[in-house]
Amino acid sequence: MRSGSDGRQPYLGEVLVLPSASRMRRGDEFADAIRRGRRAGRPTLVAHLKTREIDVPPLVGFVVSKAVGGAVVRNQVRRRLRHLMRARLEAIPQGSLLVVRANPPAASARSEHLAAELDVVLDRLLRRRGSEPRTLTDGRS
RNA sequence: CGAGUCGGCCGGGCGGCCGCGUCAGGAUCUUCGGAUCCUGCCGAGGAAGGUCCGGGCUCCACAGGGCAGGGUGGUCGGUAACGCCGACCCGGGGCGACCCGCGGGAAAGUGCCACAGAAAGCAGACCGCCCCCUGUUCGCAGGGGGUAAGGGUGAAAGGGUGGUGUAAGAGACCACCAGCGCCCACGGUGACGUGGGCGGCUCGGUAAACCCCACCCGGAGCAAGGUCAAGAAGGGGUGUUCUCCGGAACACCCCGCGCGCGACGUUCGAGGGCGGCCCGCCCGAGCCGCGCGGGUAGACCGCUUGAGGCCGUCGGCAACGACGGUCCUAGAUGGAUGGCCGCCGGUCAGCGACAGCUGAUCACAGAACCCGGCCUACAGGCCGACUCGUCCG
RNA sequence: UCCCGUGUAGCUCAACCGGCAGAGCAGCCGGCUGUUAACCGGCAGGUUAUAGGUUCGAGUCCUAUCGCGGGAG
Repeated sequence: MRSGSDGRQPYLGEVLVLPSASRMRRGDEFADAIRRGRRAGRPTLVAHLKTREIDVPPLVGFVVSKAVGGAVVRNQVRRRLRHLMRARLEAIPQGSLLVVRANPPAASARSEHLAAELDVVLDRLLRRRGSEPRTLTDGRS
């Protein structure tokens, strides 16, 4: 019901897109984005982006593993990332799948630091998209 | 004022902007399933945690008997129940308020008690002590017997002290004490306590070793389970009966993944069910076993009103119960309960003129079916009762 | 949600029925060699995960806690 993103409602991306509409929910979408999407990383987080040629709102998902910390810390990191992503949602192209994975240093990072690293990562992914889909082995392994 | 014991409670507050989830109302769109937007209410904890116990709830099972298995362990109460809680008893600790205790049985049986020691569970006798006999170089040696007071070992050596007694000794005998068993009286619901009498003189420890006794215990778990969709692990049709009209029971019929291997069987029974095993009972003709391949895992209900919270009165030492009033207070599902900022409040550091200023920081920790407990983590703070010591009145 | 296993020297593991905690590798010292490796001799290294308890005595038995690993749906 809520995942009825059949493109039936033509989405007019003018104002804020609610996170509920662009929330990634299915396991295959996560697997698709992580396995087949492009990747860019920083010490605190890693992002995977997979673009699709469908006219639906972009889907964003977060992965915070148990190595980051306890339940309280993981919730805090995920909520911060979600709020940060909300402001940057307009930059994501239609139909793409984005997964943001948090690394253990994200537990002790401040929000500004997380925001800066998220900007770097998104900028790297989106700029590369404009160019050529050549084999991309991003700098660090 | 100082030191301490016990119990209860809180665990940041206020405001602004922007968001998220459930529900309610409204608007727009709609392929009538729903989607989007606006407004409003509510939106993590004392431990939500560990998963150590006990229940509710759901499904499966339940003629009965026996044997295994697990748990609990002073008594009496409380409770839906408990391994929890309360009061009391016994033992131990503290000057005291108080605290701690897996606290049944070792004369039902079996096992074990290393090293040391003569001997570790039958009582016995290494060094000793004493008596008798023989020999004697008169120091003693050998043999037979009596002892357990003394020495030494050990965690533990078969009551302790004193006396009588004796060849030396010994509960052999006596007094007191400790301990055991039995009986009686009184108090107590009871564990038990107090007092008296009798007995033999004394009986090791270990049951968190096997075990015995008493009492208790079906299995799984909300990913339970149900409805719909889908589906090749089951589904459909017809008839009869019942019906709360949702459906249910019974009988009959039809269809029921592919390939390979194997076993048994069709009134002499394969196979299955009854928590495990046995007896026993029941169902019973292909719903058997193994391997490889193939298929599926979506939505909704369950889902939050409950052994519920608060206040008062009464009963009870208390745990708790009865009655009356009042309140409704999270329901997510890649998982909402948040992000940023201002003021105040703690804590720490620095400067200080002891008003204050500046900076840093905010304990443990996040519901997932729901309750009652236990245990564990926790910055800081508040309240009450009581004990001991000092000083003053 | 439910259920198992495990924790011993720096590492990998032993230790019977409760009775003095041990082996291999690694480490250090010495020897051998022109030097290193190998080899030979020796040495040190432990709160038996933590805290209580039972016992004369606990790595072992009991209870609780903590950590790690694994399994089922």
